[in-house]
Amino acid sequence: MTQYTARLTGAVPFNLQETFECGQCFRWLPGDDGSYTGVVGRNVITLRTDGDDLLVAGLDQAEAEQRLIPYLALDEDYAAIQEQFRRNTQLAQAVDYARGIRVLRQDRWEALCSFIISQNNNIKRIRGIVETLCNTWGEPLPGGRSSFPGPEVLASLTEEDLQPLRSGFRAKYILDAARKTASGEVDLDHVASLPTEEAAAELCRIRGVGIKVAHCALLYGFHRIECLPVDVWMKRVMSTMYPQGLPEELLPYAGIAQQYLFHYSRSHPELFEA
DNA sequence: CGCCAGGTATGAT
DNA sequence: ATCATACATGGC
Repeated sequence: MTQYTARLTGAVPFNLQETFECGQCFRWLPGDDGSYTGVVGRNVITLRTDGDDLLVAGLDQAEAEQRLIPYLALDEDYAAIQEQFRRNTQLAQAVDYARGIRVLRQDRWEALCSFIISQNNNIKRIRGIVETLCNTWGEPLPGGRSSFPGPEVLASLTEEDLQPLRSGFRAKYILDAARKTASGEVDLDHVASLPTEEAAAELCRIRGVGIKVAHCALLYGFHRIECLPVDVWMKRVMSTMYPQGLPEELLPYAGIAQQYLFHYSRSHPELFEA
């Protein structure tokens, strides 16, 4: 029986399933009662909806507010963002399909590393590889979960060491990212201070990080909500819905628009045929 | 079995 | 600059 120890009030709009299963994160698992359990830093956290509130297990009230309000983007004005999005007919459909999506503020390194693994891969297998990565090199946490291993831990490994991960050609990319990040050759704090375009260029110095992975890392790990990752699904969306590109007034929130569109297109593949 | 997956690096036009 | 292809592995 889960003991909920904190409550976040007024989490609207917010939906756990839509937020955790829309493809932005890979480590939140559904319970049998509508709850979700995941790892934030060194904490195993369970969340459950109670009306307009979120019940939190794994943190006390002060920690929950301090850590989860930013993590869950509860400080972002989604009412205003959605109101803007609804003025666009195409986007309105996607928003109405999953009104409870929020783009999370994840850990920078975790987002970068996870989306390196994501390239030319399917989400089911990404989840498996990330979980194995954590269980093998992260620190054990309650409930059989593990922390996401820091770059300094992975930096000392070899491709051979990573073989059990079954990450294929991405292994060398993971190691290059770990080494450059751990050494400060690519300094994520510095990246965070750069203008978006320069930040992306800096991340692209890592082997296996191209513009799409860089934009994912920036959007999900640095909360640069103007970043628009374009993968195979978004290519279909853009060509069928926005052949002229996203309307200019949406560009400041392109990353969030992308999240609704990405989720909608994956759920309605027939609408976006080649 | 064959095609595809939240792409990128590399080498050829 | 733009375009094709290889890349590891496994889901479906």
